[in-house]
Amino acid sequence: MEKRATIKDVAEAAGVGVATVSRVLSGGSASPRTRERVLAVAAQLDYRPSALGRNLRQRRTGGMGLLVPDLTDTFYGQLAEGVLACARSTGEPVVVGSTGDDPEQESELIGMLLEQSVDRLIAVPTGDAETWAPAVRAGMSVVFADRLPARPAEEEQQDAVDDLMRLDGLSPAARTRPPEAPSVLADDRAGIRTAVRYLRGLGHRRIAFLGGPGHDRRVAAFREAVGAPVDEELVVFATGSRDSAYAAASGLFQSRPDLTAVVAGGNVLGEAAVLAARELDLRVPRDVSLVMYDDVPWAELCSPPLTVIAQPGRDMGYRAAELVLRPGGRRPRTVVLPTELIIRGSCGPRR
Amino acid sequence: MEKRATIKDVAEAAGVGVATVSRVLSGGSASPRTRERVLAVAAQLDYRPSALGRNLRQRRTGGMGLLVPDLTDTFYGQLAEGVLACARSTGEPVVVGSTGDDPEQESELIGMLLEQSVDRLIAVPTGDAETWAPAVRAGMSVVFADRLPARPAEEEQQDAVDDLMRLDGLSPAARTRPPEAPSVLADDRAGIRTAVRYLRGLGHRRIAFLGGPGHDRRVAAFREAVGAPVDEELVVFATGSRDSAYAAASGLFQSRPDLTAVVAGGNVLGEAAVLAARELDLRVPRDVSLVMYDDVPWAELCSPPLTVIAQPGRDMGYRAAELVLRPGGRRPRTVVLPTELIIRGSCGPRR
DNA sequence: CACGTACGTGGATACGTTTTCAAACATCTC
DNA sequence: GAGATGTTTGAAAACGTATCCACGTACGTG
Repeated sequence: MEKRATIKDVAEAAGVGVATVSRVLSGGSASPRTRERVLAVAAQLDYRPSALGRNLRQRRTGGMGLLVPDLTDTFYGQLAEGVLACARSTGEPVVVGSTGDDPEQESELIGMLLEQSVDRLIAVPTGDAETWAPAVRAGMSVVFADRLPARPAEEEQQDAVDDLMRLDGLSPAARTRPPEAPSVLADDRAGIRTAVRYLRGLGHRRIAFLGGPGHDRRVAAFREAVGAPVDEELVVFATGSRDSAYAAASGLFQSRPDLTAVVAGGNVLGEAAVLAARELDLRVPRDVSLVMYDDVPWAELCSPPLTVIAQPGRDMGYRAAELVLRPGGRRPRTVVLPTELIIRGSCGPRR
Repeated sequence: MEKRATIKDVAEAAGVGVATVSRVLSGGSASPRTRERVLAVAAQLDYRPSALGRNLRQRRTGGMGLLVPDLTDTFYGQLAEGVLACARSTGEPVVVGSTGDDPEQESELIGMLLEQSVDRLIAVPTGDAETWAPAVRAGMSVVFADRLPARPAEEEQQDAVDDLMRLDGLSPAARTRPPEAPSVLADDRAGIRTAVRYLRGLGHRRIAFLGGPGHDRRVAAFREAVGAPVDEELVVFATGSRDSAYAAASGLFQSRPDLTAVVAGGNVLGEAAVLAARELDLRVPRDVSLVMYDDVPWAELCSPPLTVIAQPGRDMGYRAAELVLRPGGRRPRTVVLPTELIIRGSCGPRR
């Protein structure tokens, strides 16, 4: 267990100053002669610059943070793989945290990242804008993936007020919005719409939506696609846990035996729906049709194989990592990736 | 975007020296009077000690590294969740890398962690002892999870030589072994044995094993449980990828239509087996019985639901993290966690 | 040849913290 | 009251790096 060589050792061995070594190694200018010598000595001493010194000097930690709700959820696993792949290509470390879809844990993890001076973060947010205030205040550059943070309640109210004023022909007072962060999202709206149309095409009229945390945009798309009036009993929510998802699915099937199709807002919801349906002796797709958000390897294993709305989890992670590494254009860019309805066997005509 | 307060700011504001502030905040001794003052000022300034300074001073990064083959594999997702849960409770960062079951990538990631001065690592190893030499040489304290690194080829040879000497009544020369690292493993041997016995009890005689990278111990257990002579055509291997797993499974079924049962060494192998069987019109369990290593949520979704050998992925991660955080006893501890055969519907009597 | 410009180089400094060390002070004992 | 003992305190020195700045040298131009 020998201790590592420092830049000073290299400088002495090469007969140059530390500044020169630093420059050579970080691509600065230097005469070919000295550059060669430094490189040779560095290689011979097996010198690797210490991230500690560099980080302190630049007052920032390299690499990035990654916050996801749950690595057990295959979709977030894919997302994480994408991020890690991009980070690996640049040799940068990524600090991962799992929030469990709990704003409080998310907040603590943000604090931890701040303490580490990690100033680039890609996150699947759970808390609202207020939770994220400390991060933006510290100048973190964050990219949201898969979802956007919910807007705080008072802002929703203010929006309502604005709407009223507009109705009266007044122009609402300008307010400072929190700076929008760049984000990488799937085209939830199109995905959900396609799925709902598909189900309607099969004759379904009473279609339910099974949502989880962060599925607001999907729910909104569902409402829009179904069209008013929406049967509110048919849209139910679960928290992040598998138990809660099962309870929600089971409750839905029991309270509304008349529904003929359900779209699950995520893969753990889909899993729960399959389980609950089986438990209640509902056959898929004979008794109930099912389409699930997220394509995951096991969707094909179910019988019947699940019809899904696929979103490119890995790509989303990769793009998000790219975005956070290269600040890109002037104003925050938000990337929307396409979804695809993959028709397998879990949907049938209305019985 | 104000800049953060430093320990110096706190010291000045509280009218004490920086050393005192440092002591108070890290639990050192101080008079109640000054302690209170410092704490108050720190809170008021919203001071958070920077990990950068501390890390450099102590020449080590807090927290730990985590290296897994693939976060898309649900089992490793569970493992990672366990590690993250433990780390979260202590507020420490964890740097995650995905090796893709490729020793070269693993090696690079180890290098990256070394550069970051991360000196605690929990890993599902892919490379052999040689790959891990740099880590131990640098004094990293590493805990292996799920598997142990393969021993380098020359050592296997040396072992063979030793065996011969023993046969001749000679005692082999003492050699220096690399220091064994602590590890957290599942009781593969018992799990596999139980599964094989279960299958034999159902009348199966031609049982195949579908293995992946790092499944050496499981294969060995399989050989032992099946008993000599082992039909070598019935044990096949895939690399880490899903494609390779599918190819292996499909090839196995086609080359040996006479097999009646398969034990898959991991969940992606199990997935591949189900897929391949379906593609070849083999019914489970009528035509072929299947037991899969790893219990994953979707095992229950298959039809029939998969009989599995469950290993506590999350616990393994948590224990590994504990082990790496508290160096525990004198000599390296290796923890073996129990497995459980969960009988569902994918095994039937021999046709 | 004198001058200006460009470039290569190394010394010094700062980044924010922990830890050592000795000084200052309070308390106790005889 | 003097000495011994213990406690609290702050100045200073690291930790390894990147960057500023000033110095020297070489070169091109007039």
